[in-house]
Parts: sequence; structure tokens; C-alpha cells
Amino acid sequence: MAKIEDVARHAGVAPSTVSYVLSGKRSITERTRQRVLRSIEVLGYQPHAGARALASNRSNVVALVVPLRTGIHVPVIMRFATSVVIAAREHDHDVLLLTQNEGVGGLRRVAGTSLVDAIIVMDVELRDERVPVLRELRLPSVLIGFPADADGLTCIDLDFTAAGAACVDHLAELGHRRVALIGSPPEVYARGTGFATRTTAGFTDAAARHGVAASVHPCEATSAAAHRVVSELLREHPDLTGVVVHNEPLIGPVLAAFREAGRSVPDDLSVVAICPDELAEHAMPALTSVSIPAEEVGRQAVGLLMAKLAGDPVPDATLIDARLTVRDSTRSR
Amino acid sequence: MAKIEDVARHAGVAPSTVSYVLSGKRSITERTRQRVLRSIEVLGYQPHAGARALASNRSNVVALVVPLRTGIHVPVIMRFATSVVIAAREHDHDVLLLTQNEGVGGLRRVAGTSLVDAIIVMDVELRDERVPVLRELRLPSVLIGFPADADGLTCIDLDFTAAGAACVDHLAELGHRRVALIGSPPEVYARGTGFATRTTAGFTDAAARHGVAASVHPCEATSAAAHRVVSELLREHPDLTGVVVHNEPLIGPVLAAFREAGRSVPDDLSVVAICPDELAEHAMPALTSVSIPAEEVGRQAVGLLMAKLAGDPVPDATLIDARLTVRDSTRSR
DNA sequence: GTCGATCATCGAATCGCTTCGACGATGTGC
DNA sequence: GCACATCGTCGAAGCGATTCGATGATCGAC
Repeated sequence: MAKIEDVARHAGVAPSTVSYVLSGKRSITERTRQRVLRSIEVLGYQPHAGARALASNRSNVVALVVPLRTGIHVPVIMRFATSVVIAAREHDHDVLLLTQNEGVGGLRRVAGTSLVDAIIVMDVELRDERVPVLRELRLPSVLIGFPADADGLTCIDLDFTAAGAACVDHLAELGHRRVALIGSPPEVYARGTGFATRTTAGFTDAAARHGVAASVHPCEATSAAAHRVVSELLREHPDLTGVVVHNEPLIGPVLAAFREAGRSVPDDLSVVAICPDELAEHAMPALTSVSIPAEEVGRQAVGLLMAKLAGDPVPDATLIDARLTVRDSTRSR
Repeated sequence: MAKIEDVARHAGVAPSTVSYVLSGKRSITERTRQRVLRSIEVLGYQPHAGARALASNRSNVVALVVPLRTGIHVPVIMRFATSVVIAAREHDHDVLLLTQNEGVGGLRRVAGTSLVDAIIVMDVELRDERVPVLRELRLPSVLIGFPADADGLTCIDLDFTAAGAACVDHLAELGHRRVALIGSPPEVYARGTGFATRTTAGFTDAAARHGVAASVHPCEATSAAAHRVVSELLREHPDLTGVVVHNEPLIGPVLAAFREAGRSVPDDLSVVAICPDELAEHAMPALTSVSIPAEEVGRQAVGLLMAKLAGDPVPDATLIDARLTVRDSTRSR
């Protein structure tokens, strides 16, 4: 493995000059710059990450903490993680994967050993044990989701309140007078996961605003549970004509259950989903939906992190716009 | 941040002694050992990852290359990734997440900069561009899946050939005389992804062995495609009584399609799935299945990697046993 | 033509750890 | 009681980059 000294010798310059060519932190004559770059290429030089980290006090690695709990749609997590990796690479950083099972210790470790420069935490709960740790760590961090006390932290998420509201707005405009929200499993609400409660709040408030009758139904992500909720809904609210589903794996089963109950979508019932566009497009019928822009959140989270690393000021809270796309599952009545 | 020198001073020993206490590479009197450990705790010392990597030529990080292509069930990838992280931590290593979009360059980079000590590659194809690169890299690596030319590489995977065969064995024993395999999307076969073709081979061979009529049907992971394949199957093979599904997202739609076509499972039709147990258990009816032990594969992959890092010999190929669990979706006829 | 500012480059110190050889102090065998 | 291993610890030399101050060259202004 070639080292910087080899490059320097090959190019007839000092090692520091090579370093400056690479970092651009001092001006270098174009001629020597080219010569150095040439040597780098010829020798196939790649700087040693450890040495670099030691000398510069920067590892160019960010940690990504992914949830491994139940009740959260895995493909969304994965899309998000992927977009973080891609965005990080665009900023010349790599991503270290951390899971929850090490608990808060993982954060302490990667921060304490200077293994990473910054941290992204997904699926933040209202009262999250990681939040105080992040505060004391003094490494830059970005949270996906909003804890109850977000003071001094940088948070980003889809605007779930607006998402919940947008669904109701749409249904209300179409003339629906009773709507229901089929949501995440009960344990997700019990954990106080922000996105679930915020959706509910937006949904409920908007319904009140429109004078529309509304109810909320947490639901396990199983086909059986979907059937149970649907039959309960139809029994208790015969006047129900609008349904919002915010629970990805349930979308198929819920549609099936309505179909089996003899309710056709969108003729008898309008359905709006909060889910990735891809899912909404592939359903039958294609679903009117508010999309979850995982890629966008990932990209922006990394952007915020890089800004913080650069010492630039960033907003405490970033809400990603909720956009409703009308497809074939909603109809006016 | 405390450094090793601070610990040494606090404990009244030389820095090297602290290092040896930590690494255990030389014997230390129990008494000084305790003293050093105490100082470490008091000062909250954590070794600097970069410095360690520079001096020891080991970063204690392994790279995990995850696929981002379509046609592969995301939750399985995620479970696998998670188990790799957990297993790696048990060996005192961290996991760097690499996606495909950097192509082969990512591998070259993390290896060339000594950012990682070893590499795990998921979803290896028969003719995979990463394989030659891994060979030239001379970092220890483990592949999940088998490329066409696996010479000198360490590979591990579920024994999909046995899995495909086990399904047919089971159905044949139950007296079924015509079976069909609903498999991955066509593009997965086209890519020559090993697991798909191996399942097919096992399926076909076993059928021949049992004198059972068999056909294979690649299928997109959409509800519409499932319905199409099912009606095609029923039309062309009226004597069909056994179906194997090897395509996770399709399981629900396929069951629904049969139901809608008036075929009841398991009365009219026996269905075996190749999928994670969790999925099989939650289906209605619960599916007889060959499970995909993602956790087991991850754990063993890391085990192999650590053995290679330690210089121990490891087998070139490791096949994880395919175990069929009988549930409610198969019946003798 | 001289002086100070600017520019391009160099050399040396530094980052925090591991590891190797050295060296007293003990232990062992005869 | 002596020679020789063995054991526990120390000190110093790297590991391969970055960065800061210094230095000679170049330049414009007067």
C-alpha cells in the first residue's frame, strides 16, 4: 500500500504538499497539483483512514442507529437507510450501522472512541432514552422524529400532523361525513412514537374543523387483525364512507376485508393511505395517498448533519411536506 | 477525552502496560491489572479508534454490502443485516454499511483506505462483478450466496437446493402428483441470482425423482401478477394440487387468488412456502414452510469472517440446513 | 531598485495507540 | 550457590496522515 511519502517522493514534493493537494486547504500551483495527482493515480494511493482520523480528528464516518422493534414497516427503514448511505457518500462520509440492542452504550462507544463524527437516530420516541445521551455526547446529531423535549436537538421528520390532516381534508372535500383512521399497532402508540400520535392528532383536529365524525383504530399488522377491525368498523359505524390507513402491511388485508364484506372501493368507500408511493401505486385499486418520502428525509438529515459538522447553524426542527396524490381509491359522494 | 497516557499516569504504570492489560497480549500481575482497570473506569477511558487502527493495522470494522435491487424481499435483508451487526459486536467489531450504488468502487475504497478489516457481501449473483474484485483485494471476505466461480472464496447460504427439494418431497409424500413453483420475478432469474436458480433446480430434480409433474413460474411481486399466474396455472394444469411459493410478498396475493378462484387451502390445494417462519405463521391458514434462517446465516457469516481474520482455516462453502415445518396449508390426498 | 505582502512549498511536530526489545526480579534445576 | 529461564514491566520506535510556522520566490507599489 502506497503511503503519502511515496507519493511525495514520486512527485518530487513534500508530504505536506500532497496533503494540501488532497484537502485543498492551501493553494497549490496548478502544475504541481497535476504532478501530484498523477503520482497518486500511478501509485494507486489511498490515504489510510486511521491515520487520517488520528491526525485530523475526523473519521468521516457517521453512525446510523436503526430500530429493530416491531410495528415499523421495514422497507421504509431500509429505504431510509439506503438514502442516508448515498447522501453520506456524496459528502465523502461512510455510514456505520448501529442497532438498538446495544442500547445507549453503542452511542457512547462510537462517540467515545472517535469512531464516528456524528450520529443519525431513526424512529425517535417521545420519551427516548437516547435523547439525554445525545445531548451529553456533544457530537453533532440529527434525530428522525420528535422527542417530547427536543430542546437543543436537531430533528427532522415527515409532517405527519399535516399528513393526517391532508387525508381528512381530501375526504371532507369529497363530501364524506364519517371517517376512520386505521393506524399502527397499539404498542407503537404505547411507546409514544411520535409519528403515530402526530398523525392521529392531525387527523382528529382536521375532522373537528370540518365537522366530520371521526374515530381512530390502532391495529396489529396481521391479516386477522385487519379483518377484525374492518368488521368492527362496519358494525359500529354503518355510515362510514371514508377510511385512512396508516400502517403499510395492513393495506392489502384491509382492502381485502372490505371487498369480502361487500364494500367496493371507491364506490362504497373511499380509502386514503399514508405510505410510500410505490405501495399505493401497486395496490388494487391504486390508492390515493400521502407519500412517505424516506429518501427525502434521509438526504436532508445528512445535509443537516454536514452543516452542523461544518459549524453552520441549522434549524432545530425540519418538517418534510406532506403531499397527497389522488389516485383511484377515493370518490366524491 | 482521557488518553492511554493519562490512564498510565493515574495507575502508576507505563502506557504499554495499559495497552497490554487491554489486549491481554502479555501477562500482567493480577494486582496491577486491577489497578489499571480501576483507573480506566475512573477516567472513563476509551481508546481512540483511529490511533488504534493506525498502530495495530486493524480497524475492527467489517463492511456489509447490502443489495438495493428489486425483487429481493427487504425484511429478510434487514433481519440479516441486523444479525450481522449483533454478531459482529459480539466479536468486538462494528459494521460499515455499503450499498451497491457506488458499485465496486466502494469495496476498493474501504479496503484501500484500511477502513475495514473484512467484507461481507449479500445477494451474490452467479456472475458477480464484485467477485473478481474481492479476490484481488486480499481482505478476508464472506459471500452470502454462491457465484458461478467460487474458487478460493468463502461462501455461505441457505441450502436452497435442499429447500426446493424438501417442498416437493413433502408434497409427494402426501400423494400429490402435479406441483408448481411460483418463484421470484423474472429479472431475478435473468440476473442469475443463485438462490432462485438453486431452488428451481432442487424443486425440479426432486419432482423428477418422485415422478411428479412439475412446472416453474417466475412472477412479479404484485397482486395483479399473482392473479395472472394463478389463473394461468388453474387453466393449464387442472390436475394441480400442490404449490410451492418462493416469493415473500406474493404469499398473501397468491392465497387470495386461489381463494377467489374457489380453491380452498388445504382442502383442494396444498401450499408450501419458502419464507421466514414469522410470515408463514401469520398467514391464513398458517403455512407449511421451509424457513429462511436469516439470523443464522448472519451469525455464521460473521463467525467465518472472524475465523479468517484470526488466520484459522474455514470451509469454502457452508450450506445452512433447510428445515420444513408442517403447518395447516398442506394435506394428503 | 527596494520593501512589504502574497504565494507556493517545506520541515517538523503531533495525533494516541501498539509492539518490540531490553532489563531487573524471581523461580528452577543441578 | 550458580547459571539460565521465565515473568512482569518499561521505554522508545513506529503507524501514516495533518497542520502550523517558516522560508524563499514572486509581485506590485512607490
